[in-house]
Amino acid sequence: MMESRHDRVAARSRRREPAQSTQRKPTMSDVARLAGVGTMTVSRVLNGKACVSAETAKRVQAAVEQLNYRPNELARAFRGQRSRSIGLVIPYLFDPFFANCAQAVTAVAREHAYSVIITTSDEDPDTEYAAAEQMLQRHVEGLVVIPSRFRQTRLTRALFGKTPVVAFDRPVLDPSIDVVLVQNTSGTRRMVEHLIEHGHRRIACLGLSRSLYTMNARFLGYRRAMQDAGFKEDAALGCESKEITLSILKDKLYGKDTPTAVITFNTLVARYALSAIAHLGVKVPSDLAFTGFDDFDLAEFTSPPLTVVRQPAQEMGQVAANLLFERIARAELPRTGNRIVLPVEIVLRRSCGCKHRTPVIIH
Amino acid sequence: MMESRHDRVAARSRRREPAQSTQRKPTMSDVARLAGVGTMTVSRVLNGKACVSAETAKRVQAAVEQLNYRPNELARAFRGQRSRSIGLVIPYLFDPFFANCAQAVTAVAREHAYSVIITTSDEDPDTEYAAAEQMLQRHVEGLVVIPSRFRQTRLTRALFGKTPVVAFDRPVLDPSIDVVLVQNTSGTRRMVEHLIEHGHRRIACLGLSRSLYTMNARFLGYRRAMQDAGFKEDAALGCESKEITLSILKDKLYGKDTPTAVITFNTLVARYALSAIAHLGVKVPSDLAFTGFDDFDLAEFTSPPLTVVRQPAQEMGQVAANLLFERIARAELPRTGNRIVLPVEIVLRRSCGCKHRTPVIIH
DNA sequence: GTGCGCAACGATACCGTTACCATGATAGCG
DNA sequence: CGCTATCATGGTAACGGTATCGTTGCGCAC
Repeated sequence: MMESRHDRVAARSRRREPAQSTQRKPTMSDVARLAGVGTMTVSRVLNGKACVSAETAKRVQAAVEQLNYRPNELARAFRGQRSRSIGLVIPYLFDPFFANCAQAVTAVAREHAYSVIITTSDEDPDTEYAAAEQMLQRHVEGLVVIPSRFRQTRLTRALFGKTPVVAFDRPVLDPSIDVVLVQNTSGTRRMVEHLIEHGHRRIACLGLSRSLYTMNARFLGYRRAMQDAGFKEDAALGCESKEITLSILKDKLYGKDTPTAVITFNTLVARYALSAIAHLGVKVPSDLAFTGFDDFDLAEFTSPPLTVVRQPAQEMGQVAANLLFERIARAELPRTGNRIVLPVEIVLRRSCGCKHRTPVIIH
Repeated sequence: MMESRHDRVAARSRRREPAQSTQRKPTMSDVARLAGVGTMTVSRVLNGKACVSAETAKRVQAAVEQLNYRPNELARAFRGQRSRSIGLVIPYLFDPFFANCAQAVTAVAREHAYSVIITTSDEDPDTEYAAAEQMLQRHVEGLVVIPSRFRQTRLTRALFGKTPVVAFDRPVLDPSIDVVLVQNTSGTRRMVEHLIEHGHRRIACLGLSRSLYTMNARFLGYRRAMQDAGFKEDAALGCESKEITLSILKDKLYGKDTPTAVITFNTLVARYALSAIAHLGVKVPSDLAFTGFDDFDLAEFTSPPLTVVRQPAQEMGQVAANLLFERIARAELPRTGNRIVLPVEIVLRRSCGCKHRTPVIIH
């Protein structure tokens, strides 16, 4: 048996000898051999550690160049218990709002020379959970997440162990996890108050299920403003498709107590509503004032230009990522989760009834 | 010295003994010990290999559950030479077109249970190169890339070695790399021909630098259509900002030979141009017919609704990713790069002068 | 001359997993 | 009854880096 082991070793050795000539990627010991030093010296040179003479370093550098050696990050991460990567879990990428968030996170990660592993959850708690688990198995050093359904999310401290996590745009149940949000409630409230100042009393809101945190928060802002003014609520929170939204709006506009103004709670629903309004031949803002939550690039060029609550998508991603890297750098105490709330702006264009030629922004 | 080594080993052993009680993640040997088997058996059970008795498998499963054991993907990838991850390099994420591409790629990767490492290149060849290199160091099994500047890109077969790569939206110089594109030239040409059918003779085009492949290809389509009709070209390919675009359009519209129609080569430039047109008080389409390349969600609701060439962003990402996974699965021969060109559609709304109530789509 | 500190470098173990053998047990067969 | 085929399982050696510790050589103080 000793025999066969020897044979194997010899075979292996023979296979590895002409490392650089074949396809195999050169390893540190190839470099070390060529430079006539030990692997530790190579490692030290590559990591810029002291205690290496200038001459030796030069020889190692030369060998690295000659072999076109690149360290194996997988091995490095594995050995060093530091993967230099973070995870990003996000519902969708085709919503420009989420895409902007993601862009900001990747930009911050690049500054830190970290890789980003990205997954879209499709707003599904199970997909989200699986994604988070896979990332943990890959030993990401931290996670940035836009959690899906608030009450159903399975993301907890217990799952993550000591891996830092930052949730943004929406919170998680676990209060020990950092959260970055925007002023959903007060933003919506101020928008509705603006409509009230225009003289509207019958204001409808259109959104998606309240099981989405942002929808609920925005609805609460709407409710608050309406209650304070003593007006009756008129909410439709099931605008899941263009067709449904059309039928909802048709009912509202052809029924009694027809609303004179409307607020949509995200860009998707705004699009559905706009489509319905065009189809029904309703004039904005004379027949119906129109406002939305979340600004988008072409809001200025719709007819009429849309008045919206603008939320700082990129800033939110940036703040969340920075928070994460802070926690990665300093694993110490503050176990209590931060809760950062970013301000929104009201962008007054003309769909609300304002006459401004150019947008007016209220902070 | 033998002494001290023994001490170390003993200390380590002591440290590891109460593995599950402390913070440390359980490893395969923890599971093996608890189940009273060897690590190989655990490995076999986890990978669903045969040659394990049902009863032993059950015991191992129980131990896995009890310790809440999850395999270390880093170690697995390192050992097995398969990282089960791919890289995605993309210019930006805040452009919805690119975001859609990215979404499609992540979706395909999820089907294959692969992770996606994402980087934005900001259209910078150096950033792009660094990103690709970092991903290779992480031993991704393949790369999907939207290359930046055509002529300046440093992405070559030599860099990638035997790691498969698929470029999409734009090609790379190296012809051995797979490419997925859309009909940039013929799409633009047909769009311009449509404007000509409307009776326009002086048609301007607005875009970015021809160093971007798509810009050049679209410009060539424009040129072809104009030449075939015997009309004079009127191109402005430096619309890098809102201000520049405004001054360009002002010059054109207040000069002689004022264009009666315009085509923009991407959504960004369309936005700049729309802004300028609004500022100058020009009426679309009566004063100036307006068309663009690349559709977007709210194109239907601008005033007037925009006529555009629609490119299949998601399909392109999907095709590219599928191509990559095919190459990953079968590393065999066809060394020659594929070149897939996806068809575009012309979406006729009203900015071109058409009177359609609802969009008409031409394939 | 002796002892000591320090710079430069190498040998070795180890990170957690799996490929590759080896082994023992059991069964089938002439 | 021996001999082989098969199954279930375990030991061991990698994968490619880095932490730890050890060794060597040299300068310097006493």
